[in-house]
Amino acid sequence: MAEKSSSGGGDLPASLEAAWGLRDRPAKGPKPGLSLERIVAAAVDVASADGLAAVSMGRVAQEVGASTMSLYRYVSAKDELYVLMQEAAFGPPEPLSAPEPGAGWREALAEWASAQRDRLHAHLWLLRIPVGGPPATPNSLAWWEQGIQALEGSGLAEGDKTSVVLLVSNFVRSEAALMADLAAAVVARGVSPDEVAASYERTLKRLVDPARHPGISRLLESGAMSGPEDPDYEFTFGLERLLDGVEALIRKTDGGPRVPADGANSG
Amino acid sequence: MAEKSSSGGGDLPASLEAAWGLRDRPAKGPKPGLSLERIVAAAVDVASADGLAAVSMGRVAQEVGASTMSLYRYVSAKDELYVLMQEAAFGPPEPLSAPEPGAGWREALAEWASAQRDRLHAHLWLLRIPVGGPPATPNSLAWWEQGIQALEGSGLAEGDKTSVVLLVSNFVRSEAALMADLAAAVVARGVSPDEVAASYERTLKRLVDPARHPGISRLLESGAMSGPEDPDYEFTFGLERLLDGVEALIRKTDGGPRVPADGANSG
DNA sequence: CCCTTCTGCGTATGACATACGCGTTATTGC
DNA sequence: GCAATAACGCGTATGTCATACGCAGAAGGG
Repeated sequence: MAEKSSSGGGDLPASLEAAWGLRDRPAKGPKPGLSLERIVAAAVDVASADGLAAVSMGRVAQEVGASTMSLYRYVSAKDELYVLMQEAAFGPPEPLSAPEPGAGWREALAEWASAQRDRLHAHLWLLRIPVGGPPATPNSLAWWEQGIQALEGSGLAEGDKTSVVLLVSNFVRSEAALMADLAAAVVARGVSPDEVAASYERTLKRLVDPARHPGISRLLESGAMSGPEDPDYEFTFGLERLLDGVEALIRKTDGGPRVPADGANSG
Repeated sequence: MAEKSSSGGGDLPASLEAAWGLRDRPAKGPKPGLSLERIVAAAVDVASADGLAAVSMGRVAQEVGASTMSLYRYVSAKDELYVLMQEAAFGPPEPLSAPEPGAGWREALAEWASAQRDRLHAHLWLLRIPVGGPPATPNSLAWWEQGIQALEGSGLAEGDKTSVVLLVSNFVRSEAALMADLAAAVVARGVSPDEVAASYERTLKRLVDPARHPGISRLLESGAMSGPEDPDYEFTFGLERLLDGVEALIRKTDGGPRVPADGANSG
């Protein structure tokens, strides 16, 4: 596992080096016929068209008009390609609309969450990429930063801001992953989303034992699953709960004395 | 994709049929030399020892003392094995300790979340298994049911109970996945967790531009990342926020008139 | 002008999931 | 009892994939 240190100082993981564009473009050999950008763009196209599973080194190479192995002159391993794809498809955040300090944190955070969700929905395959540790790519940092900005003036401690950002970000990913799975089921079965939902309800009705599962039975009988579900419902619901929870924390923090604000062991 | 309908009525997906034990054990041919249970147990052992990636049909077969292809007499595809592994490793929920109706929903839900988290931590590879649609296996339903039970008497609508359960469950998974990635990084680099954290902080300090990332810079300067992090911190923090959010919803619901909870889900 | 360094890429390796079919074994209908 | 039948275990084959290795040609640097 030798690290190629280039222009920077220490030893960044190879994929990070690539993501930050710190790669030494050596001036010695033949001119590269390809570029990282072209390769990543091709990979993103393949993923968008046929899903992440269709992204093989061979397929990407073909798409870009080169041989499989030539890609390895630009990318050290497939994982690195994944990181770059993620970075490219997610992109940098738009500037937040309302930077009012102190008051609008709730709207700002909601907007931030929605924007993140939009990116994920535009590229559902993003959710299939295994997460490789904490954020360290340019766009990841930019989104992180923007999340912290949204909480500026909320009175939260620095660490809590990041914890909140992490919490919301994870929520958005979870919800999007759920929708992605549902969408995958729809594609796989080749029927309409309503059909899939109805089929699921039917399956549940068969499997659920009213004695063993009174709660789920009540849910099924309540008809809450039968109506045409708003695809945004769970997102909106969850986000509101989350924001309410954050609001409670903020109230606790700047209302009371300067205490670590956990509440976990408050009794 | 022909479904093998067996004892039930309709057409369950093959993996579900297996998970519910509805497979017709035909009385015709030679006695099976293996059993689903043995195979799944072996697969779980492999995953626990060497990670999910080490679970190949060949490896499992070897572990169980049979040939690769013989496994396909018990399992229709690897995905089905995954479902069964999940089911086996996650297991059924313990009975909740305090079934006081109406009051103790917060403690009950917290206990439920912690129990779920414990299972995931005991088998971190569970988080690497791609989720295959909404829950429909016996243990999934049992956990779901228990989550609903925890909210019994909270006054929430049936649909909202499930939404809350989903929200909390997703949170637990997200947080556990984060820890799993961290643990994987620790194993991969062969150093201590503190070392990994310190290394991450160093990397961040190199990449973060104080002008472009004032919030993250402030975080780094605040030293919030330097201390020995309690591995439960993010879990406890997030769970408290979530529960506060649910509490707000409950107050809104049973305090006011019987209205759909808030302005978010007007559709 | 040659030597170093980088290029694209053909070939090879080793996993892996899984389709197919064969010989074998136990049960069932007669 | 006895064949017909249906499951069994499993060897073999196929196709896909990531990627190690090494070669031949190109482009600057001395």
